[in-house]
Amino acid sequence: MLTRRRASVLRLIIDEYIMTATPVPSEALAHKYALGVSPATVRNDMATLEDGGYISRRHISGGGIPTDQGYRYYVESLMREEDVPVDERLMVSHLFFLVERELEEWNRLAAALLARTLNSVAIVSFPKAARTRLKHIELVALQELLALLVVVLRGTRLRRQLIAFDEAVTQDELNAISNRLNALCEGMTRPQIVACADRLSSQEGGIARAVVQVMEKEDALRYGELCVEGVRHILGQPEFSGGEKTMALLDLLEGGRLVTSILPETVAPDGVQVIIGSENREDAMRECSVVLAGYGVPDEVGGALAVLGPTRMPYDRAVSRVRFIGSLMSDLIGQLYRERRPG
Amino acid sequence: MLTRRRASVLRLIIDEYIMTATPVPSEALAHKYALGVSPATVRNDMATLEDGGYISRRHISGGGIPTDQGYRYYVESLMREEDVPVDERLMVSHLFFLVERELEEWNRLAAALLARTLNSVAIVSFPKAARTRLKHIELVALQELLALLVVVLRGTRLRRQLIAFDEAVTQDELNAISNRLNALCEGMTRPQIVACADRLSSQEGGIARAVVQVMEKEDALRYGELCVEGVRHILGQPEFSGGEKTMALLDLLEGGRLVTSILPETVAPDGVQVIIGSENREDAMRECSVVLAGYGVPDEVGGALAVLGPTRMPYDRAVSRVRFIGSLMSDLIGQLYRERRPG
DNA sequence: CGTTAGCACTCGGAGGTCGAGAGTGCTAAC
DNA sequence: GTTAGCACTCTCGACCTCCGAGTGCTAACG
Repeated sequence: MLTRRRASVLRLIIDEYIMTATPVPSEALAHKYALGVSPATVRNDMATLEDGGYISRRHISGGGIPTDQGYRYYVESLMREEDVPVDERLMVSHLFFLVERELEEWNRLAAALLARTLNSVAIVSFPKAARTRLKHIELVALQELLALLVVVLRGTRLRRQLIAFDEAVTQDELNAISNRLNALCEGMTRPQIVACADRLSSQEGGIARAVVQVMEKEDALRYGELCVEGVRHILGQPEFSGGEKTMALLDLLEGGRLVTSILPETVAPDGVQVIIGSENREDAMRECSVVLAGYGVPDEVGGALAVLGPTRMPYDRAVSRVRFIGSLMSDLIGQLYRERRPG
Repeated sequence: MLTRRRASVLRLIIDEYIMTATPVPSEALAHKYALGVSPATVRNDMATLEDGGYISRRHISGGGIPTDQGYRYYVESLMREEDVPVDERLMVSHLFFLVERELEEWNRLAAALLARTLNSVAIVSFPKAARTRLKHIELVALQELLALLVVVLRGTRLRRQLIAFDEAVTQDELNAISNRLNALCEGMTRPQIVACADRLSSQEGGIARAVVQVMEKEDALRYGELCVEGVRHILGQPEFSGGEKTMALLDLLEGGRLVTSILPETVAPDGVQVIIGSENREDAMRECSVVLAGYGVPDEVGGALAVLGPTRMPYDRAVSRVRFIGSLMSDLIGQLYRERRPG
């Protein structure tokens, strides 16, 4: 446990380092902020902090740099989560209101907002249902032997797939098939549809199997499709101005390995998690921190949103923004999911 | 017009520079390739090329570097488009075959393949119909006052939108509405539906207007959604290892300004275009080249695919790959669009 | 006239030195 | 526990020098 003043010193070092990205000297602290003590005292405190592993120095006569442990302590004990200013709240709510009808836009908006306000990379996953349930199917004739299968899953997820037939079918026939399947399978989970498929004609059974395939693919994913925004920002950060590390990071961000390497196994909705530097699984992320939260309706549907930046990240702002936008998304999704269950 | 040997020298300089990214000295050329003349002669030729504006030198005693004009001459007159090797053709065709049923995957695959084989950024637009025509609509009840409108446009494009009602509606009522609208409006363009909407009940008219809105948004776009892949590769290029230029470029790539700033107004299907360095509209692209082609069915549906790299780009490989994958995509799309018109 | 050999010249970049300045650790006093 | 003073360390930028690559020029040759 740190004394009150040492904690302040650590906090100031972190605040200062986050702003300037340069090692923080003792004198700047004693001078700039009214600590009421002399630089020498601050130096002593800094020596203690260094012994405790909260800060390090690049060279003997360089200022203090927070370590991952220092940031961790800051996030746990020192940081006061910044309130999202009213005008920002209003602005964001308004923007979401504008795209309320456009499901695709929610995530893009969330990602764009996070990326811009925090000058970082933002990753937002499309919502994904815990148990995929069929909502509706639709068959559209394209050619004599080719049709488009549109599958609407619970929670408004949409999938499409081409279906080839052995013999010509008309749109009327397709309508008949889809009506029958809809009547039979609405609200069913994958295993239920599989069981059901046995009792169908071969043609209908074929469609049902295609539907099951679509749902299978959906179930296999841990997260919905990801929306990544703001990659340009990390290049602006001095620690990533170029070189190996940056390449490795971009590899991660682009290669679709995000899910396996950055996002955790599961995300609890509404709790904001912070992963700092070396706490990350990937080597390439060792100088990055991730602030993430889940959103959605527990046990029903959910997704994750995350902000990725250098460890030198304004955690107070990041946490509050991620929390805010996460709860906004939860509300939006919640509206869709409380379907026909008044209350 | 260049003499035969000078053209060869230019070609060799470009080939060499593309490989090594370092200025090409006269001796390397005379020595490495069997030109049959002495370095001094090559030097004279290089002086002529420099006067003609085909190459430049970074400093007085540095080797030759191709200019944009040099690359242009190379692309027009010197380059032999590399044949895509048989095994690569097979591999690519096979990969497309694997995702034939998954419309979303076509573009992603195309972009991923281009990016990987050419070590560049690849941009592929989703196909977009020249004239948006309604294919089918679908209404799915979500809550008492909320429904999901699914719009299938000609060419298998899918859009969705939330619809709020003033009073409760059942799924049966929604089915009735969608059946009526489908019967009435299938295959119609936007103005036709607008005209049609007057003759409808207020409820049906509301849905029709929503459909029109969706189509409007679709018509407003010049290209379909873009799929960008391989951004990491440009960071690997020595000319973009970091700094201002790279930031500016990433800004362009991410900001959705691709369409306005990189892709041209229109793309003719099947013709491969090359835009070199300063020929680009954007300043940030002054050290980049773009190789692009259209794909699709003329006057029906189309999109574009492009490869973006440093001006020091293997044009011969890029042009052939873009052409190859473009024609593959055209074939795939063509199959969908020859709907119910045998022949 | 095109080509070649020889040679002096130029220029960039690596490596080294130097000095200034920042910021510390230590010590001794309060 | 806090403070002042001071010597010490280390980085960083400026400056320099030198090396060598690669050229341009000139003069000779077929």
